[in-house]
Amino acid sequence: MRVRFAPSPTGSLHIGGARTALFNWLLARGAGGRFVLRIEDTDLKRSTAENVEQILDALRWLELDWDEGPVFQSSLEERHREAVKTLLEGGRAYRSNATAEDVAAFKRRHGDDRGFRGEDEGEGAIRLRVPDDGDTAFEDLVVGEVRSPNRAMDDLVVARADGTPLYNLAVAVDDLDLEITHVIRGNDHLTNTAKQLLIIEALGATAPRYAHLPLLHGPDGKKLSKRHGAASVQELRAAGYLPAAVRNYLALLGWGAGDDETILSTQELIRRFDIARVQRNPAQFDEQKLRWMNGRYMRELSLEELTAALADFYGRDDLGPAAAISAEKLQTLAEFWPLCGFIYDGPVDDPAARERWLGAEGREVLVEIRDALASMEPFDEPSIEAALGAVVERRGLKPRDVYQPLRVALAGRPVSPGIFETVAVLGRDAVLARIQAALNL
RNA sequence: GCCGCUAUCGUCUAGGGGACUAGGACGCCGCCCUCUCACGGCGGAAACCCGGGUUCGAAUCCCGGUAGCGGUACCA
Repeated sequence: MRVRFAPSPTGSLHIGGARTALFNWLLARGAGGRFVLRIEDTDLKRSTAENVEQILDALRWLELDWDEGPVFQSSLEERHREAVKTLLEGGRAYRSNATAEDVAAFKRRHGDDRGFRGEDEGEGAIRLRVPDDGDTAFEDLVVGEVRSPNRAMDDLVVARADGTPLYNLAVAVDDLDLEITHVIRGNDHLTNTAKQLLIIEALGATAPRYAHLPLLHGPDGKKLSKRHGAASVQELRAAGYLPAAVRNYLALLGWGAGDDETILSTQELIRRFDIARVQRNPAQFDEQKLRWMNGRYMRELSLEELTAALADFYGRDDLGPAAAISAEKLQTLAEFWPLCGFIYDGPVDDPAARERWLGAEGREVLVEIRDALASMEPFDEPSIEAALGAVVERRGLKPRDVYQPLRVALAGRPVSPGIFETVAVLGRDAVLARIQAALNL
């Protein structure tokens, strides 16, 4: 088995594209086949080195390794020219100067459901001769039988007047050349398949199997785009998601394992993925569920792994202590700093929190806490908890009325990791200094 | 317009003629846990697009309608 993923080199790897890549990869890995990368760049303008590198980088981040490529369509141009020659010589294609207007006029004469049929003019663009009778049909691995009448299809242009190939010809020839056995792509290519089948048939070759994945939509049912938040793999990465969680979530978008399992490791995904079970209707990308799933994966990370992920995300390697006390509160890597940044940067500025917790009573409590923590030994979590608990009891207050003023003094805001852990991580000097600073406000 | 694809809770889905008072997950609501926020636990509301057929029996099969999406380039 040889499958190929063929992204357009537009610079960003769209989430829908990432899912297509994932399904190709799962299929290849599950069957011990080859995963080939081909860059669709018939329109040479877009395939800049930077754009291609960004796509490859997104794939690397997702840990979808490829066995061959990237192969550039343009590098196969000689083969495309040969194919055009074969078509012309075999009488399966002809040269025509017919314009879009000519095509429209033809339809006015023969009816809207009649495809354009031209004459050989010996010059102009190269058009494939589409048969008038019969259907072009194929058994799609996802959709099932797809059948379309030949008479409704225009004689399609396969190469420009200057001989350069067009997409449908390039794809058909490349898939043949690379000996691709399974083409898995988005449903937006479904109607291209009949054209490619016609080209392959005219070339006398055998077509690969096809599987068309349902498209991905945003929360409003419209095509997924920037305005829905993250729309590309790069944005997912920047939003602090874990590759394994993204793979798990994407795999379940349009495919179900068939039972009630939701959290599936990549090994499980490979083992159980079945292209025939892929959903036929389009799915909406729901970032809330991804966040939940990412949280599950975050909590399964060891402290070492989490610290490494944070180091990679924030570019600093001193985050371990804060990671240790905040791990179960994080859904994404990006949530770490808003929650724990105060440990490194000092208390944040939150007037409402000061107003609420650092009034006269709060300050009295802080003084008592300061005195209790000042001389306590050792300065560790159990003794901190005991010391603070004693303050609660002595003053006859609810725990929160003691802990929240302290929290606001240390973090500046009413939300932080557990208070005992936070005090321990900050250390005595920093805690006493922050309490004093809060009292001096 | 024409050609094609699709249709189960708000969302992702299970369902392959009787096991369906339609199951799970996210989200939402309530309760519990609790130093905040989370995590976790328990409970709840929430769906078969509409109309015909086939059948003893339809979410499931067929047809029609409607809706959504895609394609309809000398773009990819």
